[in-house]
Amino acid sequence: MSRKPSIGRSESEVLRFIAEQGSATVTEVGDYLAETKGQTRNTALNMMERLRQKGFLDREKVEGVFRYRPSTAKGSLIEGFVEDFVDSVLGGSVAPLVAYLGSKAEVDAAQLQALRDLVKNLEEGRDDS
Amino acid sequence: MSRKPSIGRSESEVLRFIAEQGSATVTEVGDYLAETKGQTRNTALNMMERLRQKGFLDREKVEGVFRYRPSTAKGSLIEGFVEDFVDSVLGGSVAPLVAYLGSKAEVDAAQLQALRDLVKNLEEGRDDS
DNA sequence: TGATCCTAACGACATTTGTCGGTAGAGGTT
DNA sequence: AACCTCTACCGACAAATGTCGTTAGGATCA
Repeated sequence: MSRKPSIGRSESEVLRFIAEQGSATVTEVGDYLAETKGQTRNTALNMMERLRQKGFLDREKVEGVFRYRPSTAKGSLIEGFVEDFVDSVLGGSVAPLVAYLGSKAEVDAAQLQALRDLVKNLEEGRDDS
Repeated sequence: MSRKPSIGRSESEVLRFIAEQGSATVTEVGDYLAETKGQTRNTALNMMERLRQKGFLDREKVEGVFRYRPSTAKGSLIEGFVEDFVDSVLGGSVAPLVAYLGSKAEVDAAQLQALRDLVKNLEEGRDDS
């Protein structure tokens, strides 16, 4: 497997935005960046191209303009980031995540339910190799 | 509040190492980096100094050598990183964290208990300030 | 058939990160 | 004193990131 290319903060933000939309054009991302951070279309384009070079995005021309989409399913993409973060920043420990959920996070009903299920699963299938 | 300085991957790894130890000297960190990544003492020193400039570390001379320690309590330090990550990479959504805990993470007994408590808290005090 | 607007490509540049090499002072050794 | 050995600093450098400006190819339409 090729070396996993790293990704910067702004890049990951762009990637996430695209992943959320499912796909996006440069203009769409550019508008988003312009609104949220006052950046230019070119910045968007450039980051998207870098992301493409790094293999995170694919693109195809639709009606004249390129439409970019994540090369990986949204779920595993994001999960990869989390995993990366846990490994490199947290040193593999998930304790800080749990702590964070407890103190800062706003957990909505759906998340709460997910957590309940999670706990239940953990309690039951406690026999992983 | 001053602009929150960013921090790179290697830097955060060093910072985490120090936080885990409570404190560390350049030599200690240097040895660690040498073992784990074959880097030199100077690299350690330099990152520690940058971390200090950014305000993440303090230091004081103890028996001739500088001993560095996190400027913030370990807990809030790490939590700050998580918060940062959630904001910038996940766009504020904690859903991926929950998903990650469910799929990838190895959650030990203590964490499981923490999760249980968390769920309970969320269920009860749905409205704490 | 130009003047206009998008969209896409290239290339450039300032910062930030990651890594070191070389220099220098403080203490011991001989 | 002349030497080692640590420890700390300074400065340097390449790569990665974040941001753009300029240029150029196509539509469009007055």
